[in-house]
Amino acid sequence: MGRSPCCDKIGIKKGPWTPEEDIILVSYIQEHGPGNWRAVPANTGLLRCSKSCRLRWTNYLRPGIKRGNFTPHEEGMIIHLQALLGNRWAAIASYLPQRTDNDIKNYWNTHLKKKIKKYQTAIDNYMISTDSGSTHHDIISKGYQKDAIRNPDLAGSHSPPSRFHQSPSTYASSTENISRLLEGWMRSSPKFTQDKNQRSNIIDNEDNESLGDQGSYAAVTKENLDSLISLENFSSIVLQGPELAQADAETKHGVAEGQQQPPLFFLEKWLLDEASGQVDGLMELPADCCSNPML
DNA sequence: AATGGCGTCAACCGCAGCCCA
DNA sequence: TTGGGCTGCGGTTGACGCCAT
Repeated sequence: MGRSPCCDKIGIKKGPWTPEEDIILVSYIQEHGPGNWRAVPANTGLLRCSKSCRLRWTNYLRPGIKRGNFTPHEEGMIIHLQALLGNRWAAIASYLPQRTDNDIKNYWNTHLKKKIKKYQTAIDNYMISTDSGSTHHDIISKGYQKDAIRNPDLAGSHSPPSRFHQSPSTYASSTENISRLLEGWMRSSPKFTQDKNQRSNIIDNEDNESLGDQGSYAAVTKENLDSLISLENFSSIVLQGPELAQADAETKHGVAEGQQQPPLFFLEKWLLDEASGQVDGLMELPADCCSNPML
């Protein structure tokens, strides 16, 4: 539609907010509630545009915002969700209610992107240095078996590491939320518009308030979702991109016979171990791989 | 002590979509 | 149906602080 910027007016202040401005804005919102941002500058006398007021509130002043370091669990969630949803920071932020989309976006751009790049470099080195012929399933399975020694929760299962299980209730609810978010994403892909029969296995999303005005996401089956959310598909998404990962999900078992995949459990462990200062979980990596400063 | 490079993050910009007259 | 107003979102910028030289 092409509108002129809202902040072009003469006399509109830009740049960092002062504490005085913050107080004025917070006081006004405490009295009138957030919303109707157009009226905020007019009613408060703030020399800011409505957009600037809204951003200041949503990204900084809003109650319940958690600031400071991201926990390993938050990092894992962001990586996982970014792989699933792409750069839809608002959607990702809906799973981390204490973090703003701006925060997550900044953290991704300044920390996680580099981490993943370094991780992939390490994996490349690893793949070059080994001709074991192990499939990615083999490697991940070995990783789980090894994990099981240290974490009995994993024993006897071929399931994602404990981080994905440590808060079952929250993760389960996230799974359902993701299903709704994913539908909009997948609907754009012809592959996912074909099977109308799966509508019978639809997740009811009528009572979901958390999406705000993300739009109404029609359903995706739990089966598809479980497939998409599995760690194996996570690896496909991270390393191949969402399109291939979707293809993986559709073929149920993801990786084709003989197609060698990097060991994703390394990433899992690395994310967890780095924060706690433990690196012993990477002992299976060859020396040249472990010589990477990030590993 | 000065300064240049780099990383971080708050804030801005511009586009897209929704709502309503 | 159309177009203007408003809000949400993602990409980008720029100020600031830290660190190495």
